[in-house]
Order: sequence, then C-alpha cells, then structure tokens
Amino acid sequence: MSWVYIENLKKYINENVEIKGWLYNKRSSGKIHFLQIRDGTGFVQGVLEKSKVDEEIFENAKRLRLESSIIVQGKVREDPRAPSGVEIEVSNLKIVQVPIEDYPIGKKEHGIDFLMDHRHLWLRSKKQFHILRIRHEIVKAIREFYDSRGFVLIDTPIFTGAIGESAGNLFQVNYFDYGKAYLAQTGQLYLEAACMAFGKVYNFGPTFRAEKSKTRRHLTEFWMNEAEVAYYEHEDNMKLQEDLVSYVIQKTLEHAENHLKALDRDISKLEKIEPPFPRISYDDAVKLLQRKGFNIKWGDDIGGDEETAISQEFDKPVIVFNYPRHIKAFYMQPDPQRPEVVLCDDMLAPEGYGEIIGASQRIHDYDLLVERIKENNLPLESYDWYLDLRKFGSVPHSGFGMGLERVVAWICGLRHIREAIPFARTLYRLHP
RNA sequence: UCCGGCGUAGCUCAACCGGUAGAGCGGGUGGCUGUUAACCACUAGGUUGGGGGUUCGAGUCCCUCCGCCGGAGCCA
Repeated sequence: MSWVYIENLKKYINENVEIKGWLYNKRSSGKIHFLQIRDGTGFVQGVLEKSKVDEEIFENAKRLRLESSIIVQGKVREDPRAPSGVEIEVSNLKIVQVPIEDYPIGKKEHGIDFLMDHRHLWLRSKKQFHILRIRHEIVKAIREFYDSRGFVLIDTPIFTGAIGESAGNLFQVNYFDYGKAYLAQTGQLYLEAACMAFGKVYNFGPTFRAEKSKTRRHLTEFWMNEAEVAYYEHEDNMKLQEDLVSYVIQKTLEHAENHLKALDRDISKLEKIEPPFPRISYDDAVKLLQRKGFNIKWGDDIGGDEETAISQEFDKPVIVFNYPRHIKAFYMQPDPQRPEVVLCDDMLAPEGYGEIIGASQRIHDYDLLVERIKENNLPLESYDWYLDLRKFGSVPHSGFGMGLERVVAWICGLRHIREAIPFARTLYRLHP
C-alpha cells in the first residue's frame, strides 16, 4: 500500500492508500469515529466504522488524543459531505504516539499571548497552515520575477560594521577581538556595489531593526527583498516596483487561490492589482491630507494614519513620490528641477496595510554624496568603500526594499504582521 | 521611551453599589452509525499575576512591581 500525501488524494479515488499524519480533531459516536487528519499538505477526514474493522482497531481509536501521530490505511472515497470532496474509509490505524499531555491548543478561541507562547504548536493549526503556504508562494514569485528578468541574486551580509542609514536602531553583537558588529538593517549599500558589477541585482534575507516599535506593522526581525539596477532612474524604478508587486499578486492568485479562499480573503480586491498604479506626489499628498482634515503641512513626514487615509483613496497600491529632502535618507538623489525634494517613492498597500516599499534613485555624484554625508554628521571614514563606487565609473542607479511580512499580511488580509512569519520577533518576544 | 488597556479554573470569559467564585471549551466516566468548533448526562478542577494598604469584609478601591496587548515616534 503506497504512502500518499493528502493534497494528492483525489488521484487515488477508490484506491487503498496510507496516510502519515496527525490527528487534529476527533468526533465519535458509539459505533463510528470521525478522525480529522492533517499531514502538512492538507486536511482530510478518516471514517472508522465499528462494523467494518477489527474490534482492537476501533478500541484503539478511542485512546487517541488531539495531535496523536497516526498512520492510517484505507480506501479513498468521494463524498459530497466532505468539505474537500474526499474522505478515507479507514481499514487500519497505527498509532505512532499518543501525546503524553493534553494538547494545549483547543478548539475554541485563544488569546494572542497564549498562542504566541505556543507558536511552535500553533503552526499546526489551519489558519497558520494557509498563511505560511501563501508566504511560500509569495517568496517563490519574488524570486521568479527577478530570475526571469535577468537579475542576479547577490546575498548581502548580515554582520556589518556601522554602516547603514542610522546607527541608533542597530542590534549590536560582539565580534571576536574586532569589537562590535551590527546586524544588517539593509543590504542596499552592498547592492549598490553589486549593481556596478552585475547590472541588475537583488537580495532576499532577514533584516534587523532595533526600533522599539509596538504596532501591528513592525517586527524586529523581518525579511526584506531589495533590488538595485545600474542606469535605472526614478521612473524606471517605479515601473519595476509596479511590475514586481503585480507579478507577485498574480502568481499568488494562480498558485494559492485555495489558501486565500480558506482565509476568507476577498480575491476580487487582489485581482485588480495590475500596472499602472496610481501615483501621487508628496505635494499633492499633503494637499489631499489637508482636505481630509489632517493637521499636516509641507515638510512634515507622513505618519501611519495619514498613509492609511491616502491609500483609502485608491483600490490599488499607491505610489507617493518626491518627498522633501530633509525627511529622507542622505543618499537620495535630489530632483534636478527642485533640489528641496528627492527622487524617491514609497508604495502604500491598499486597505490600510501601509508602506510595503521604500525606494529612491541614489546619488551618483562623488562631491554631492560627500556633502550629504557631512551634512548629516555621518562619519566619512565609514563610507570609504561606498564613496569608492562614485569614483570609478559612477552611473545613475536606483533601487528599493520591499518588506515581505507586510506584503504577506496584505495579501492574506491579516490584522497583524506577526502571523505572517513563522516565528515572529517583536519587542517583548524572543521565545519560542 | 511615552500614552492607553488587560491579568479570575489548563484555555476563553462572567461575577451589579465592596458582601463569602460561575459558565463554555478542554480533562475524566458513561451514552450515541454521518459528525463538521458534533451532541447529551454526570464529574474533578481556584493562593482571582506578586507584594503592600484602606475596610467588619477586597476579584472589585488605592499604591507598587511584574507580564502581555494596542497605539505614538521610527520605519519595510
């Protein structure tokens, strides 16, 4: 009898198969047991009838507790009463292990603190199954997008010296006798180096921010995809972002629609996501917010509530571009027509999910970059190799970073980003 | 770091103006051949987060500490 995964059961109608999995719930009456089985690929009900199996097997099923690991054998049967359309007529049941304690996660609702404390077990539940499968498809789509366009994957380091946008929110670690190292909060500067070697490059990996943020949009460790392209200017950059996000949505719909439906996600809202995306300048965004009653003036940064208000005007992600120079990072290229603004953009996801991409064209002129570093009171010597890039064949180039968990939360329709990553690291949570 | 909220059975929550602690789920026992968070009956289960105070009396009011949640700032 062959071992079959639940996701493939429909190919084995009326055949005898073996399923290796776990019991996630059980309902029974005196002469029939309904075993709810999962195996990591899906969920199926096994029906065990007293009149059709050995007495011993039926009695063994009574001993099963939630999350018992079991191997069942039986015939695959189409049944309109089953949510997935098939169930297993169990003929044999092997118990691998009966849990030695009661399974802590019950069928009724739990509080978030309890669930996060049991994240290692919570992963087994249905909602998490669907979310993390969707995350997997999103990651695949991101990689496919770049690979199909001739980008080269350049993995940027996680241990770095003190280089990045600002030092205040870096995690420090001891690095042998060299002193302190810092966990990367961006790989951008390294990608800028790499794009001068490979033209089109991207990275994808964990990023660390020691910001004491306590919101539904923040993690201290999150996955970020960054891209950097030599000879790309602001407009090319925005186009690339639209194409990426649209591709990811379309591929996720293609490969994970069943999981999205299982989460009750409104698919129609995702189906609309295709280029071009609405674009609004920072200037117009401020005017829009003023009309909506926000107390904001030109030069102020756009906060979380304001972002939500802007994104509510559109049913696609909206690109807000050309922010004032003084509220953005030192390396951003000034607008040649208006030096008080820089050639940058943020992409805000719809439905209040906030910023998913931060992007800019980078300064390629050596003297201008030195001036900006000094202006921001940053140590010139830390940027020695970064400045080198402007000495040798410097060209205009642009790039961006996309936060994976925010994209996952948006696509899945999650209220909080912590469920968009297998083991979330937040301000007060390092365990499990 | 700041502002707000919460902490009662293993879990999710009740408990009026301060008056002697209650339900569902889960556990145990029994019943039930189509259940979909199955159902029905019985049953066990509590130092009300820790410490201090007010009071004849505190889950309830006050102080303090701890833990977590939400938001702000900052960002993806």
